[in-house]
Amino acid sequence: MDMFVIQRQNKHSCTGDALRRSPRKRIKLLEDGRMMEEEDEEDAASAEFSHPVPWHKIEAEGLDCDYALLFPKQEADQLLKQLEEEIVYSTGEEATVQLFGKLYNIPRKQATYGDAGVTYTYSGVKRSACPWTPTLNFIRDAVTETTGQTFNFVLVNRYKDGQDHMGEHRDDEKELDPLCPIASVSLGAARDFVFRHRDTRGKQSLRQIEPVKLELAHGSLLLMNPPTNTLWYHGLPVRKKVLLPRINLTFRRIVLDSKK
DNA sequence: ATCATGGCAAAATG
DNA sequence: ACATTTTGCCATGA
Repeated sequence: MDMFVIQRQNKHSCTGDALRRSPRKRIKLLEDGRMMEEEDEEDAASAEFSHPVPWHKIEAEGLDCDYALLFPKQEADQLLKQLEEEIVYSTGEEATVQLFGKLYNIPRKQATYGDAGVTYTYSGVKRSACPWTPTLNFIRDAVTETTGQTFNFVLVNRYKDGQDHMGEHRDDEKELDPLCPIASVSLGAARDFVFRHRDTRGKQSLRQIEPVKLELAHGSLLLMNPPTNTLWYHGLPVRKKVLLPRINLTFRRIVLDSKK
């Protein structure tokens, strides 16, 4: 049985000054189903002294991640429910991949949202992102407030159960800002998540570096800091015992292509 | 022994 | 020029 070890953040070296306290806000659900944010009274007064997010630092050779619970369960439940109503996933050709001459359905559902004018390339086709939905916008703001990073794009992956998965890969598209961390928000069923160093893959790997495995919880935020994303692959393996859906949001910064 | 899981190979595309 | 993508098959282990 594999161990899923996460080191406790050293409180004296709070990762960074980039990382901030948890947004002390609550989601208020209006009668008509809309949401609004509500500041915690105590926040303004004791901002400097409020509890920092209990970040966990995850480190290995060339790997640098920060993990924290961003949303408490009740909020996370609410956000998941809203996303299940809002998100429109790709269908048809956009939901398939061709390899070895055959067409396969991608073993998950995908959608992309972002700022107006942001385009991304997926399997050779340039597309523009859908405009932010209220819930995505809310979550993006929460991530920005907590990390100090801004994002103009999000890839939504929905795994209907433990059969849905994603093979090991890197998010190293050229259009991504290589200096910007990728922020991964998880909602729904907890899933195992595996990092593997690029030099340990394949037949006779030149190096022996242990994979880094963790479980991504409901309401969690995983920050993948450079150069993690170039040196390490990550994947979401099949877990047949998982029966409930998970939605993952990976917030990125896409470099606006200079207009021609 | 059954089942879940991990590792690997299959080639067309950009 | 070279990395990528998923399924399926097989070995391993609980």
